[in-house]
Amino acid sequence: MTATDAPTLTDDALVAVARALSHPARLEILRTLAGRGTCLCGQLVDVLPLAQSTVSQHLRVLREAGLVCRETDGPRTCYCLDAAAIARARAAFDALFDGLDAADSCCGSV
Amino acid sequence: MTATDAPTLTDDALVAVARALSHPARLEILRTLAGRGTCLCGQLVDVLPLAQSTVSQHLRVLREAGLVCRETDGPRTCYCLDAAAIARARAAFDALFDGLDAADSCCGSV
DNA sequence: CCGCCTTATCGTTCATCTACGATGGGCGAT
DNA sequence: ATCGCCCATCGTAGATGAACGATAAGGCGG
Repeated sequence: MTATDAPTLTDDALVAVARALSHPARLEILRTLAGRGTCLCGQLVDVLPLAQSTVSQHLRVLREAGLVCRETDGPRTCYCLDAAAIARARAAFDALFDGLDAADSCCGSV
Repeated sequence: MTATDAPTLTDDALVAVARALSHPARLEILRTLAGRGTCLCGQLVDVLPLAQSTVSQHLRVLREAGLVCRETDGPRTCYCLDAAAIARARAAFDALFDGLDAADSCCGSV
């Protein structure tokens, strides 16, 4: 986390991350990874009520969004969160919400 | 406003918000609303390279996610951000990322 | 009253997502 | 060498999303 890492993601990247977060199974995968620090694909399949191929596909989405990374460990694959990417994502959402907060809404919405 | 409003959104709501944020046009709409405070549908159509019906549909998605609200003003419709909902959404994302930060990843990811 | 302007909705088309089973490839064990 | 395990990918089917044009509803001005 040096000063060089971009404080905010590009818009496309933000959209990709938001999309990756927009499925309950993927949230569950992220939380499980956070809880265990690292997971084999099979463990995630065990936790989720989904077929192995479906879990693998969700993992691919998360990987392509940059939120998780995998590490081949012999015949198995170890997945884990990408802490730096997650920090960047959080910063990007924060920046987005900061920008949105700047306005005062017309509708009370208490 | 009572003690009943959850500080964090339910998981379904979080997914819905993430989904609403996962399209560039909808981000643009939110930012435009933030910049102007309030917008007629036509103004948004003017800003975006999309047909009126498409913009209206994006507005519907944002409305159903609870991020914006509309106010009928005679023959036109005024849209604006729902500041409270946005604050809730930000809190929910923050909580999510807090949970994810708890772990240390296996992959360096520098 | 009639037409105009503004917006929402309908219906359609094409693309993408989600889920599954089945197949294939890599590695360890027998 | 062969078998078995673990995982990724392929192919498919059904559902949803994104975009458009066309249409309808609602109120203002002439």
